[in-house]
Amino acid sequence: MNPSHSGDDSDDSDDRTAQVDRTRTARRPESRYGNRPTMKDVAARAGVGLKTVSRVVNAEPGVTPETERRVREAIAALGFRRNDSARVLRKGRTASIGLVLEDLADPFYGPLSRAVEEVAREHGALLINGSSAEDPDREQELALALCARRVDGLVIIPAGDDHRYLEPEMAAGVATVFVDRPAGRIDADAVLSDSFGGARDGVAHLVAGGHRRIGFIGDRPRIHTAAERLRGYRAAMEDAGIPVDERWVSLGVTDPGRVRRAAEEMLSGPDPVTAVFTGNNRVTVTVLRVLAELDRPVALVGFDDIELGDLLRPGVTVVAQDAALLGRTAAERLFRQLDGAAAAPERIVLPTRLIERGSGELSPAPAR
Amino acid sequence: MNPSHSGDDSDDSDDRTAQVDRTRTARRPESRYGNRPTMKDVAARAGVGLKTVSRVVNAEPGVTPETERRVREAIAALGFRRNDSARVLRKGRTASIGLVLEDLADPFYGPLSRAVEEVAREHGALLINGSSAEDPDREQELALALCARRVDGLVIIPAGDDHRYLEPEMAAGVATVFVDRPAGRIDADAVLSDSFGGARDGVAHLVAGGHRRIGFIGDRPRIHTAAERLRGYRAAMEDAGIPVDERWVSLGVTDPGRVRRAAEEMLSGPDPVTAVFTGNNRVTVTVLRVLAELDRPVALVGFDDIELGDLLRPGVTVVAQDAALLGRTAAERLFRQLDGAAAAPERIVLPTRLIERGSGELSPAPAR
DNA sequence: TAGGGCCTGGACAACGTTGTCAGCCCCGGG
DNA sequence: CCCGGGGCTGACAACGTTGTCCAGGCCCTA
Repeated sequence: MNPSHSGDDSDDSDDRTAQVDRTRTARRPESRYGNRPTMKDVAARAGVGLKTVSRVVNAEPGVTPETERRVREAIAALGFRRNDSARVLRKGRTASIGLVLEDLADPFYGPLSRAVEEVAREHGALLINGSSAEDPDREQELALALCARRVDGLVIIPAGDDHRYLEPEMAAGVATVFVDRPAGRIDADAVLSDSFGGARDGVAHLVAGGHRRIGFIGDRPRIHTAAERLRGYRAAMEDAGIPVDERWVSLGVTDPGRVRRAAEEMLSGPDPVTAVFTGNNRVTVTVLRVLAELDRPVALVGFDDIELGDLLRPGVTVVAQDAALLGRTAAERLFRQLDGAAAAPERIVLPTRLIERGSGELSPAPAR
Repeated sequence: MNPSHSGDDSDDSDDRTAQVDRTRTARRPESRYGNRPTMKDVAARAGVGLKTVSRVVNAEPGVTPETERRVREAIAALGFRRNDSARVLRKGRTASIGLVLEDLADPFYGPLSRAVEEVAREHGALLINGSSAEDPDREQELALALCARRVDGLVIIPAGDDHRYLEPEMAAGVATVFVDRPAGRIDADAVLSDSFGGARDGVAHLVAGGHRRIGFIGDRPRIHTAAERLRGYRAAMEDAGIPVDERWVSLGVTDPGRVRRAAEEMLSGPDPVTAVFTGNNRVTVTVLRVLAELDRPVALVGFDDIELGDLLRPGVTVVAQDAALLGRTAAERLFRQLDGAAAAPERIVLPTRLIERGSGELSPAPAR
């Protein structure tokens, strides 16, 4: 009667195991799931076989309405809920995918994660999320932990540049798609934004506005997107026939304090830059703060859109990438892999969009 | 030799199971995990017992260095990775917690989720994330799916107001903490921001600035925080002896279009409001856009901080809540429950902070 | 040299579910 | 009356791991 039988289950209706010496058997480790009822319990209570309960729970055909009613009644009375851990073990698919990203708190990754989740949901899967904090070791630790959980697939925004550690996993059938940055030293699907083209367009836009001394502040070039954006900057400058003064270029700074110093540096001195191209949303925000304190207008184009960018005066001109589309594309590709439609690894590049709002259209200060 | 043996495992070194008639046995469902090696495979290859492999993998004592070396070698050669699904089934703890929130793409929830993840990580747990999209059914579906996965605990930002569906789960030992909004119709831990006090302070701030006609735009009062903030608004008005004209109050609008219309409405007519209090970050952003198009200054205080709020002119005065602290507090409470230090359900209320940046300090337009 | 303890390793039974297969019952047809 | 067949059911063996317990082998002491 008592749903939460605590000690030995020397209950009735258990005549099969009665002959087994239960005292020698393994004791329950700690408290388990608080002794949740199992299908066996439900079966006993409903007076049916274990498998019949399974059939009801999984809506398999071949159960009399009357039997089904009894089973459902027992399920409700006991508060039974199927243990998906056991189900997973038996079936081999976990119906969950992992997402390793850099920092969920970054406004760029929120929408991306949400998009991945939405696609997962469409496929009946749950999403396990982990932040690498831009630390390659942590990325690996996370990704492998997810593999140990036997997620069906992984969406990874890489922090490191060597992903050979994933080779055994991928060979074993873990679908894998990289987003935002490509995989390092392995061949894998990747969904990227056109960092190079976007940055080139953004810088070209500044050039077209009459600027020649243009600064670039970006992340460590070890990060693929950062390197590509830098390359785009250089390409645009070269296209315009402007030799780059290396004092205009600041790389690898990422925390607000150092970005601020870098910006202030290239904005002071005898020949300050008249425009700045910023390599990602965090840098853009910091530079905006620096520019706000300045008494002269300095043009700015940033990579990544930023919220409220349209409300600032001037509005912030950006090279926008669609984080949600990035996530959605990657997740869809992942599930295509899982559905067996596995083509050769591919690199999908999504276009960026230049949004003119004012800050990128400021003219350079009159010469001298 | 070949790590990925594909067909039947009629390999060598499998003399124990050789006597079993494998033809009658269940066929492998589909492809499983792409036939990953198991501890048994490792044991066979290393020439040791199954349990010895387990001991090595779990760093249990009682294995000779030499034996351990052989086992590790076999693990590396086979590309073995422990199947945590099976482990979970056996051990009863999944070392994962679930987080049900409204929308990961909302800048308020990103940091919250990250904070929860960080605490989970400190406790060696992974985080499974789900967005309810503010739909009670979806919240329930998600929460129960997580329970079926046997997450050790749940952090829930409720969308619905009846959580009795969780009672069996909680009784069965699923640790549960509600965040941002309290649970409905059950007794459970909750970590909240002081919505009432924050809103009252914010509105009082406007009153102190000389405003009397103050608008309030908030979410559906069915949502606890929205109701509390409305209550704070009314309390502040009453404290100031200002009777509230119901045309100043707009509830339940949440999409930008309708917020815009509501704002425009209370800002037009013969006796427009001179100040607006907005009930959450999304409303604030929309109202900011409306105010930007206006030719006269209107004071604004918003609940929730918004990024770049300091860079707008005027800066946006807000009642800020600490999303990360909210998440961290909730997660810590969750793990305290899991550690058995389960006190009676408690409601923890975190203070809010009024940040003056200009928009809330604008004077009302000179009368008439 | 015998006895007792420690160390190492392995057999075995769980954990809770699902796939397979073999019964049982009942019906209809020969 | 018997047999075949079709619904329903339930027994049973996996899935891959860990807890328990026992069997040796070794070393140390008496």
